[in-house]
Amino acid sequence: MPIILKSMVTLSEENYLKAIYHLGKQGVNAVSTNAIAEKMDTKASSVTDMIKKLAEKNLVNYIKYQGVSLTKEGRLTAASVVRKHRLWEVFLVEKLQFSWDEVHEVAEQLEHIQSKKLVNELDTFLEYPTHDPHGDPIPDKDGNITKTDKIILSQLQVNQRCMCVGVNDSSADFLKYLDKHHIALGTQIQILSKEPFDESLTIKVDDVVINISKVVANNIYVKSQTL
Amino acid sequence: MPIILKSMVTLSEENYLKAIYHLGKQGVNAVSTNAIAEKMDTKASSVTDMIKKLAEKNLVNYIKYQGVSLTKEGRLTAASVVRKHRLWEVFLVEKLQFSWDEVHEVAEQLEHIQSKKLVNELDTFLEYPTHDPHGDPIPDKDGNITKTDKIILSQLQVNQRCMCVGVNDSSADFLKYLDKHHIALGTQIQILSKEPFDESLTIKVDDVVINISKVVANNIYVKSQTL
DNA sequence: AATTATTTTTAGCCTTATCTAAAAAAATAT
DNA sequence: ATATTTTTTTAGATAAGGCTAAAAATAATT
Repeated sequence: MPIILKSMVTLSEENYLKAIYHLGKQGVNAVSTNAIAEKMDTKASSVTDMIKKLAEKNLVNYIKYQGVSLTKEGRLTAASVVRKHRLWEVFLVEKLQFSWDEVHEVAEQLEHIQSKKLVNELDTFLEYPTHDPHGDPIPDKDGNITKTDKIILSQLQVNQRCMCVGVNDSSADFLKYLDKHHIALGTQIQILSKEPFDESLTIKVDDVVINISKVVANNIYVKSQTL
Repeated sequence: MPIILKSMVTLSEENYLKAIYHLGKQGVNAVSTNAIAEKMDTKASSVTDMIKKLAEKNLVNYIKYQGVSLTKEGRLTAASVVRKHRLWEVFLVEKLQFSWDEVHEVAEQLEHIQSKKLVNELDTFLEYPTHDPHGDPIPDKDGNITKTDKIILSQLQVNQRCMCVGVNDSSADFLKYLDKHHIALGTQIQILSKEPFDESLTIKVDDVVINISKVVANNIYVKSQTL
């Protein structure tokens, strides 16, 4: 029986796998070199180099000029990194006094800590959370996520009620905007009217009426309360 | 007024500073290249290269062929890494279910996470611990440690009573040995006799009489109970 | 004091991950 | 169908951190 050594994955490789994982979840079959380069804020030539290395390690399927997709092993590795990232985000918000716009940068570092026991114990300590502070699902040990049926706020009809369950943009600027208007996970929102010209929405948040742009409405995930 | 940019210190540089910090605490003025190489499990030539870089950044004082010592800035950087290492060790033992022989490896990774807020909040969350699970002192924000008067168990006289307050060797093997004999921080120990031939000790630990070698006795720190 | 041994430094090479510039392939437009 | 644009890959360079082997400096011995 051959000894299978789980090949070492470097920090940089983990980041590439994570980028491909996120880009691939948009229902795309193969992810393009340029898309990865843009996401990673690097050059296409660097991406090609790394892709070759990942293909060599059987973490991605790669055909020249045709983009990449994750192998089963690559997907599991990426999911493990995402799992750690989101668990740490929960830790930072729930146990330390971080707000949801402060966690990303630190979680980007913590997600690379290697220790199975650490992840398992952290999961237990946090009482097995299923979602991170932005409403994103936390993959389980096998990389599976229970996807919830969330829709984009801008797709709701006038007069519908809903609850905020996530955000599509987790940038600090956007999250601070939401804080300013008292929109958080669990907040009740009602669509009062939609402006035909710019598709901005007038909504009611906790009895306060505010106006939000289409861009904002496109980045808030909600669960419809009435159908 | 000039803007002072706190120069970036890489992970590798942090590890070298930490090694010099620990080696320098033995009352030695300058730390030798070979000593660093041995501690870091690397070659002397690599150490020389790194030392030059650290000297360039004003983190160490370096005179060719005469070893290195930390500058004020270098010592503060090293102390900050040690502070993080020991705080994380407390976290792992107190909050997650790690035992004291399991924390080192993970803390070696966690000590490099960069976030002032994280360290401060962790410190608060842990209720400002002063010592790590091995009894080593945790430097404060300014790198200061309150040194306690501990002595090595082997230096006690026969019949003296004492309390275990730390260990000199934090290897997993040694810590497991202590676990096996129910010696932990706070454990009461009484010296019953000392064998002249090999300087082994017969001691009483919680009403159990055991024999420990000189090597073991040299690696247990205690606080004398009677004088 | 001169020789030997040890320590430290230098010089040159390797790997990883990045870059720029140029070449090749694929996609798009005329 | 050919020409043009865009995307992707290749080739060659660079910086960080490490190595080996050789040279230089210091320490130890006779």
